This record gives sequence, structure tokens and C-alpha cells, in this order.
Amino acid sequence: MILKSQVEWALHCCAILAGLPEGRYLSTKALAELHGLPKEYLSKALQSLSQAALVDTTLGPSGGYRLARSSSEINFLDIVEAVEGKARSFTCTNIRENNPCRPAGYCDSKPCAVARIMWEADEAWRDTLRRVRLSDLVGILSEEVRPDLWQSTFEWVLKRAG
Amino acid sequence: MILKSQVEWALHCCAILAGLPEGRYLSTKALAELHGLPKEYLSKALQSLSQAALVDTTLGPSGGYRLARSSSEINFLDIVEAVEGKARSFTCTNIRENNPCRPAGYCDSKPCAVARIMWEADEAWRDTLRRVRLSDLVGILSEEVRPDLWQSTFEWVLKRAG
DNA sequence: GGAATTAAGGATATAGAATATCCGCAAAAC
DNA sequence: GTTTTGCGGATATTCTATATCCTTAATTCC
Repeated sequence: MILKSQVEWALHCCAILAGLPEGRYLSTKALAELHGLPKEYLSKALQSLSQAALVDTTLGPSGGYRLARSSSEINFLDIVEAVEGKARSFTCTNIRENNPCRPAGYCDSKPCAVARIMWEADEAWRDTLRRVRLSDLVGILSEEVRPDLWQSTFEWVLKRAG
Repeated sequence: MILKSQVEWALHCCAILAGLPEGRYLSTKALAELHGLPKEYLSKALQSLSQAALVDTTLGPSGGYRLARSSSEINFLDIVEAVEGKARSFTCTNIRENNPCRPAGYCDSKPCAVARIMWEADEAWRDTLRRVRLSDLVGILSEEVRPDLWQSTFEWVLKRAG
């Protein structure tokens, strides 16, 4: 059970977009260079963010991506689900129905108990991600990343933002 | 991010083994028939449980599997990790190191903040699973499964348990 | 208007993991 | 000694993640 690497990419890209000044865009090319990622493939992850309406896009030179709403109104689950999908990590195939002792026409009143427990854990995972806002990440980074790197990165981005 | 179907199989098999009388064993063949699963492949899942020391095995006719400890001393995480592995669902590839603005020899004091948050969610998932004991599942099933099916299944198992 | 740049989406290729089967071995039961 | 069992290795198949390429339409700038 491993998340796609695109999830990591999307989270880092959103953290960068969160630092963009109002109304400016950053291109796939710039985001790929900044993170050392394959441009074409990263583009797919960004398209997922776009389809989930987490980012706005614009075409042409000086085009690219920006957040569709403020970084305090976007949480980790939004981003993770945009890339990874909303399907639960545990899928119940109802193997209890294969029990040879089952009377014909036996009808279960509830979903399988095993599945319900696994889904509960899945919800706990989602709850944790839902509670962390993108702005929280930016806050942590701004404290932890050494000021010189923080600032030079910001300048690097601004130079390329349309 | 999808768990292997073997996780579902292992959980259901453990629930059955939990109902086995002291000192008796149930074979892969019986467990596969009961759940309508491919015997050879289910065997791999049971081997994982055995390697994790969750079950004891014995060879020969009347051989098979039984729980290595009581069902109240085995939790869901034990079983899930035995089959799925203990690796975290989010793997950090440290793409922050690819930042072209990084001074040579820059050294991070902590793991990436993105990873730490993702790992926190992973821990919440594991915590939930850790809190559910196998005996809890058996308790739920004994209340929910219709008594006639519950009993006939129990008899079916006993007839095949060595 | 024309050239360059961009996101979007479709088609395709590659790598690796999940799923599944088969075989030979050693231990235990009878 | 025969049968049954778990175990491990080898192999095949299917599916997903990863990755690249190409076309199209929108936008910017000259």
C-alpha cells in the first residue's frame, strides 16, 4: 500500500504556489526544475489538481498555475485525494458470501465487520490529513528552512512567475 | 493506494482460527474452501502470518494453522502488517534536495515537513488498527451473523479441523 | 497577423507490484 | 511406506505506476 510519488510532488508544488503573490502564475516547467522532476509527468499531477479545482490555470507565456483559494482553505486531504483518488484503501470483496454453509437467499443486514473496521482506520487517516491546512505546512517550512535558502528560493520563483 | 486482497483474506482466516478449540488446527485447504479463495495463493498469506509468529503450524494430515496466542492478544495491525509489510504508505524521496537554490553542503536538521505530516496520518491509521483486537471482531460477528449460519459454519470447521 | 509559450488530454511504452499457479522438499499421521 | 500438510522457490499473468510523446487550443508578445 504505497501512495504515488505524484502525491509528494503535488504537496511540494502547492507549498510553492502558496508563496506566490496574488494573481501570478508559475509554470510546470519552473515547478519541475525547482524540484528536479520530469516535466511531462509532473504535468499530469498538476492537471489532477486543476480538475479538483484546487488550482487555477492560464495559458500562453507567463501562464501556469496558482492556488484557486487561499492556503488556509486547502488541506492535505484535498491535495492527496486530488492525485490519489478518493477510493478507500481497503476494498471488501465480500468473501463471506462464499461460505458453503450459507442458506440460499441469506441476506446480510450490514457491510462486513472486517471492512467496517478497516474503513474506520481509513477515516482516521483521512481525518488527520483533513486537519492539516496547506498554510500550516508553509508555516512550518518558513520556520525550519534556513532563511538564506528560503529567500533565494522565493526570488528564484518570482523571477519565473508570470 | 490499495491494500492487497490478502489482507482481507488473512483477517477472515484469523477470525475463523479464533473460534477453533484449544490445540486443534485448520488447513489451508479448509480455509480456502470456506472463503472461496485460491488455495495456493491463500497459502502465501498464511505463510506471512506464520513468519510473523501470529499462528502456529503443524505438518501432516490433520495439520494446518492455529493462533499462536489468544485472540485478545492479537490486534488488526499485527495481521495487516504481517501481510502488507511494515513500510509506511508515504515514502519521502527528498525532492527538496533538488532545489537549484540550495547552497552546496546544505544540511537539513529534520526530515521533510511534508513527510512528517504524511507519516502522522499513517500513524493515526495504524493506531486505529492497533486498538482493535481480533477478539473484538469475533464479538461483533457473533452478534451480527445469524445464529444458524454461525453454528453451521462452526460445525463445518470442526469437521475439518485436525 | 504571426511566432512562441503554455495547459490539456490522448496515445503509447516501460517497470514493477499484485495476483496466481506449479513444483519439490521435509515433517507428521496413519 | 503412503498420504497429507506447510514451506519455499520459480515462473507466468495481469494491472498499475511511471514516463514520454504528440496534437490542440488558448494566450502573450512582437
